[in-house]
This record gives sequence, C-alpha cells and structure tokens, in this order.
Amino acid sequence: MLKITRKVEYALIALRHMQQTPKSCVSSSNEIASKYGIPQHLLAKILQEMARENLIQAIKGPAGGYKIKADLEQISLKDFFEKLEGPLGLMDCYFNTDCSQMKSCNILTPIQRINQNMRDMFSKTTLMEITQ
Amino acid sequence: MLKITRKVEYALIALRHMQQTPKSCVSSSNEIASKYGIPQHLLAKILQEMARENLIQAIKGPAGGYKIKADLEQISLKDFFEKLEGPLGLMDCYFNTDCSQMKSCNILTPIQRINQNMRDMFSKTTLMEITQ
DNA sequence: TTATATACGATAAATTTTGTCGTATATATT
DNA sequence: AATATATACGACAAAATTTATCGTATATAA
Repeated sequence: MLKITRKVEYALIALRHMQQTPKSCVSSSNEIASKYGIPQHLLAKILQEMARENLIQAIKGPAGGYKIKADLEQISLKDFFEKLEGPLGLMDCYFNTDCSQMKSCNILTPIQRINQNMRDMFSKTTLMEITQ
Repeated sequence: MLKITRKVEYALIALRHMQQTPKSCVSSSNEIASKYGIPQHLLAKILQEMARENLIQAIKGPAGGYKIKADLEQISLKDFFEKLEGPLGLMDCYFNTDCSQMKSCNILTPIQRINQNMRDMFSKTTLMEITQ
C-alpha cells in the first residue's frame, strides 16, 4: 500500500538521468534502460507517454532519443504523478462515483482530510527537486 | 498507486464504527460487515488481526464481538498502517536490501526525502482524529 | 447441549502491475 | 535510394498482489 509504481519509478530515473546529461545531448531509451537495468521496451513506452505529456521531447531516427522539454521547476510531483497515473488519492471513491457503499461509508470525510494532506505535500515538491 | 488497501479501509470503518457505539457495547464482525457491505469472513480476519495487535479486544461466544482496547489518541496513522501492512514506504528498496539496481539507482536519495515526508505526515495524525 | 461468535490456515478468484511482441514510421548516415 | 537505428503504439501475456472464500476448530453465554 501507498507505493509508487515501477512506471513512475522508471520515469523518475529516466528524468534524472536526462537532467544529469548535457542539454545538447539526447538519451535513447536503450541507453537508459541498459544503464539502470530497466526492460527496454517498457521504458520506451513510458518515455513515449512522457513525450505525449510534453515533459520530454522525442527526436526520431538514428542518434535520436529524448531530452527534457518542460521546466521541471514548474511541475509539481502531484502533477507528474497524475500525468502518468491519473488522479491521486488514497481511495478510488473520489473519482468513481459508483461506490455502492457511499451511503453507509463512515470514513469518507476523515479519509478526505488525509487525502488532501497528501496532495498538498506532493503539490509543494517540484520535479526539479527530485531530479536535480 | 499511493492507495490504501481495502484491508486498511475496512479496518478504519470498523474502528470508527466501534468508536461510535457506547463503550459498554460490543460490535460483532457480522453486524459491522452487513452494515457497511463488507464480506463478513474477510472483515472477521481483519478484526482478528487488530485484536492480535491489541488495538481491539475480542469477546468470544454468543453476544460476543469486539470493542476498542487501545488509546486511539496514542496511536499514529503510521503505526496503524504498519501494524496491518508492514513498513511504510514509497518503494520496497528500503526494506529489501536485495535490489539489484541499488548500485545504479539514481533516485534513492530523492525518494527517501519524499518518503520521510510521507512518514512524518502519517506520524502526526492519530487514529483518534480519523475515527472520532 | 446448542447456538453464536471468534480463530486461523489454506486456497481460489479477481485485479493490477509489469513485461513482451509485432509492426509501423521517421530520419540520419552511407 | 538503401540501410540501420530509434521512436510509436496497440495487443497480448506473465507475474504479483489484493481481495475474497472455505473448512474446521475453539470458546462461551443461554
């Protein structure tokens, strides 16, 4: 419980790697995958998703790869998580309104408070702080 | 990602239910399960675990059930989570030292910071705040 | 003695996460 | 123009975890 997924983990690793390479260079999925022992195809898909989200830029063709596109100081960890994994919450009931226990549930309000605390925490941290 | 499990959810619901019933009364697993639409056997097992952890007290036999035993103001949400689910962390690598990527991992330190923030947050909240 | 409720291990079902495969497309290099 | 390299992406499969069920044993109030 309360774990991040490998998807997010790999995304952070890749982002930090790119952060640490000169701006003029690109990093290919192959290069990153082999360096950190990540399944190459899986990482490729994650990088593609990050490119769609405009976090990074894709350069196709031989000698291609990815480089950071977004200003990582402007993106919170919460935004980053939500780009990759959807809405952030301790339970699904905040997004799926079809919970049959809605009426009888007695912990909705308390959980919502914790939830907000967690979201605030991840809102205050920028991606830059993590990857620099 | 970053979700609590149903196990924890059910445990909180049960705890809050007991909190809201008079101290002299006991609540049976059956009663709680049917009221909140929780699988009865599953809830029973969770209540048993909470009893082993001395959070609640079990009273056997007919007219038996459970009542709160611990002082919920003295127990943090972190402790509660860890009693039911084990060590609390964003990733497993803090507890399993056998991660083959340890050497090459470049996000260990950053993740540890977030991790500590999260643990601090859950340490500051008491079970009482959630269930009252 | 009986009925009700806890105790608990074993196992199964469901869901989610994680990883693989095949094929298509873009492009620098030769 | 051909080739090799790298991204793009959907479909599928494997693995892991979560969630739920089942059977049997034990305690105890009535």
